[in-house]
Amino acid sequence: MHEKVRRVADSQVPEYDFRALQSKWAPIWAEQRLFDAAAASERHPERPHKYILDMFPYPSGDLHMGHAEAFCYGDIEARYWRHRGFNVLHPIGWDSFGLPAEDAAIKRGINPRTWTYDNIAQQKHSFEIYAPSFDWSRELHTSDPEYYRWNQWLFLQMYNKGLAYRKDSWVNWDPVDQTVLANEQVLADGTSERTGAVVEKKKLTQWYLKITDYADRLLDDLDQLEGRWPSKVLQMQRNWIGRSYGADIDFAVEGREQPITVFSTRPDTLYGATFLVVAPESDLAAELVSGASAEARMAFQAYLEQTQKASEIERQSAERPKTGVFLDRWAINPVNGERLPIWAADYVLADYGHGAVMAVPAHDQRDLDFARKYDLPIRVVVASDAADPAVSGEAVAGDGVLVNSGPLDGLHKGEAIQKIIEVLEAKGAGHGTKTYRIRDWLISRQRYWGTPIPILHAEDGSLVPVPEDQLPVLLPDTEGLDLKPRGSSPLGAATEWVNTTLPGSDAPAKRDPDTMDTFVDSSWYYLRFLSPNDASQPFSQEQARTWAPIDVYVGGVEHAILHLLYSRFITKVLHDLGWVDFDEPFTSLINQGMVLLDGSKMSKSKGNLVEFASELRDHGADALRVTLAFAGPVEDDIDWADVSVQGSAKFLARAWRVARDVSQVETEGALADGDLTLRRETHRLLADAPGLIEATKFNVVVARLMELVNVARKTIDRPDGRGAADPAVREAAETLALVLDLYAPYLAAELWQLLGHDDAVALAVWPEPDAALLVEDSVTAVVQVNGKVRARLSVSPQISAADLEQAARADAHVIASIGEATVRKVIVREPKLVNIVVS
RNA sequence: GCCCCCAUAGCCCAAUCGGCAGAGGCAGCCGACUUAAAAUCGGCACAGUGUGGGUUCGAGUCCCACUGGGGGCACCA
Repeated sequence: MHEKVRRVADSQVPEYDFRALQSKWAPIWAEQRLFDAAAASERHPERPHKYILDMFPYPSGDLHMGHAEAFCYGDIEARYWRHRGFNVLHPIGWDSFGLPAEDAAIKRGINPRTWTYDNIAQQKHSFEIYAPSFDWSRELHTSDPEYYRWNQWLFLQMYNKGLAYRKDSWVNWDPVDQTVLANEQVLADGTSERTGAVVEKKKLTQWYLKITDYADRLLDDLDQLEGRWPSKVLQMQRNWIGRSYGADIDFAVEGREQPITVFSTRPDTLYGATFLVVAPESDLAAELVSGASAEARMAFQAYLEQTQKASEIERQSAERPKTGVFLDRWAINPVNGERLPIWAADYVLADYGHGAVMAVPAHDQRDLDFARKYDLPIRVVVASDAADPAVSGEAVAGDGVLVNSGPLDGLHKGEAIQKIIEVLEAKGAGHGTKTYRIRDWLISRQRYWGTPIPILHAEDGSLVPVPEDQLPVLLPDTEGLDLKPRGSSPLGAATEWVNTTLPGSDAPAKRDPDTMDTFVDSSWYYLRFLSPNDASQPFSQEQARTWAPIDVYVGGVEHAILHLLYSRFITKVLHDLGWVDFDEPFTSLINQGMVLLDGSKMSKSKGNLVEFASELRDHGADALRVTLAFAGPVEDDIDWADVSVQGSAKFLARAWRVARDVSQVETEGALADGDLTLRRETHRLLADAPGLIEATKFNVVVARLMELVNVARKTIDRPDGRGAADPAVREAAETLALVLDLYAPYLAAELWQLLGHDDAVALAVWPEPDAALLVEDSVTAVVQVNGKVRARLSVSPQISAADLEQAARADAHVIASIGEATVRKVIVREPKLVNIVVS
């Protein structure tokens, strides 16, 4: 009879239903605007501030699982810091300029703006369900004139400082997108990061930002990010900047006024130099050979053509046999006056160092390969036990004592380098210096959907910046424009737009037809979030002092040397311009791993796709977020085949039932009389979770939540207890709601309400754990004999070392283990361990 | 070639300062409920930490070498 009544009662209470919760809470949240940072700051100006940011999405289609993961982690941080009593800024916007929009527009004959903003609407809708705790009042679009006018402003500040400039150079050309690319956008195999096409080299005049001026600071300041950024990213940036120390050495050239300067990391081997090599496509090579014999000129011309036919990929292969031509010119070694032949060879790169090297074949493998092929002299100047390089074909690159080197004889590498630099400086023939792998950032693009470069070209060819009060230079309408890429900017064809006059005069001028790399847009967007509607300046410096720099930045490792390097650079520029008082934008960085399926990257063409939209529809935001957070360490890849969204949903349902059970009874008695085991569990979670979250061990906190639910369930079901009426169960349920808010905001809100709260759980304050509940009554002490566990004693956590040792030695098992042996040493680590060393 | 990271149950993963290898989950097995199944609930089992050395009273944790996997840079003078 009793059984029957209960079953009827149960069936009247709805089961956990994520769809019902989502449709109940989403509109409430939209109304409440709980996460408005300005409002929070006004309510509690005394509170400390945290700026939590996810890399803003590029709106190509809907959100995908990678977004789901990153935004899950970012939201855990944002929600966590709010609970910890911080005012949190957690904005969202759209990286809405870029080539995919243009390509889609060309394919479908629609405006790139239409395509982009349709996608934004779709992603926004997904976000509304996924429910990250964004401050939507700060939403921005980089493709809005009110945003990109400040790109143009930034460009002009840099132009005025000489940090934005034009030069004619060999550039990376993407034959598919028909535009130039930055070095950072070319992959190690010589293909385009975006299109996968083999990148070509073209000589073009383009706009650059002078990131090389900041190379030292960009490299050295990485040290302050140690431990806060993934070490992988730090290493990648260090490699990319690639600083080498060495010396510039001037070689006089016969029949030429100017010397040739070469850079060498081994100036100590200068006495071993037997020839010079210049890059064939360099201006220097062309100039040198123009003063040579007709024969040499013809040979060089043929070689140059042959070189240029070789693709960049072929050229970069170290395996390739060395080739080159003698230029019929001679240089003079500044320290011993020797005549050195000058060659051109394509193993020397035009755009690294000075595009010329001194060849020391005995001590550099590349030079040795070349010397052996063309029968050039090889002279050993560093003594070693190794075989003669001329015979073995193996260059001897290491440290050693210098020989055949005049004043350097007998010195080691380090001393010799110092000495030779002194010698060169005294002669005015060189100096110690450093050089970098990183090149200036090529920012002009021959495409439509980006920020116009605010420069006018006067008829005489001079460059005139657009006055700041005339910004923004608006993109012309696409009406009548053919956006198809053909190697020059489509803006150039917008006649009315291109043709203008110089400021304050009738003199005709043409607008620069190129647009900026979209990485310019994203290099400072985090600052625009501070005052997104400010029409008078790029961002509020006052707001920057309150919120910036970013405390936690979340995004994919694919930006390790693109966005993250550019953004660091621009931040330093803004620092130098007096706009911000910090010079690193991202205090800490979380790189989420990838979401894989069956061990490989998901892709539509491979048919191994987990769709964000369908996961969201089938399992809901909470279960999806719990699954992503629980899958493992944040930086590890998640294989969707290894996780269980159903498992997460099961956990959420168990959590819900605990709160439901509490809500159906009156809580009885004082909290202090509540079930002690459960209370300890609750307070341990409150005590441990902050450290775990701050160490980004989000998965461990989920495990702890599961444990709390399990213990709460057991407490309710225990036949000798008060069931759900036990105040410890209510306490556990409330704690559950609070901590679950980091992972499952819908369920957390529902639990909080079920437990009788009218306020928002998202703004609830993290309670202090009760210290008395964190200490155990007794702990298990392990007694080892020679490292092997022989006994376990239950002792007080406050036990003294002497008491513990005494108890250990009194134990029968321990006495038996020691037997006749002599006790050599006793290690006591009260209250948990005793190790008795016997012989 | 140079540099970096990782390796713990069948699987995903935990393990403050070096101190009992196991928190959590997936899959599995047994049981309860059910006419049955699903769901739910209860329970069970499973590794000695990639290999070999070293330091230490004691090593998953520190050091060295190796193997396997992942990543970065690379004709950068």
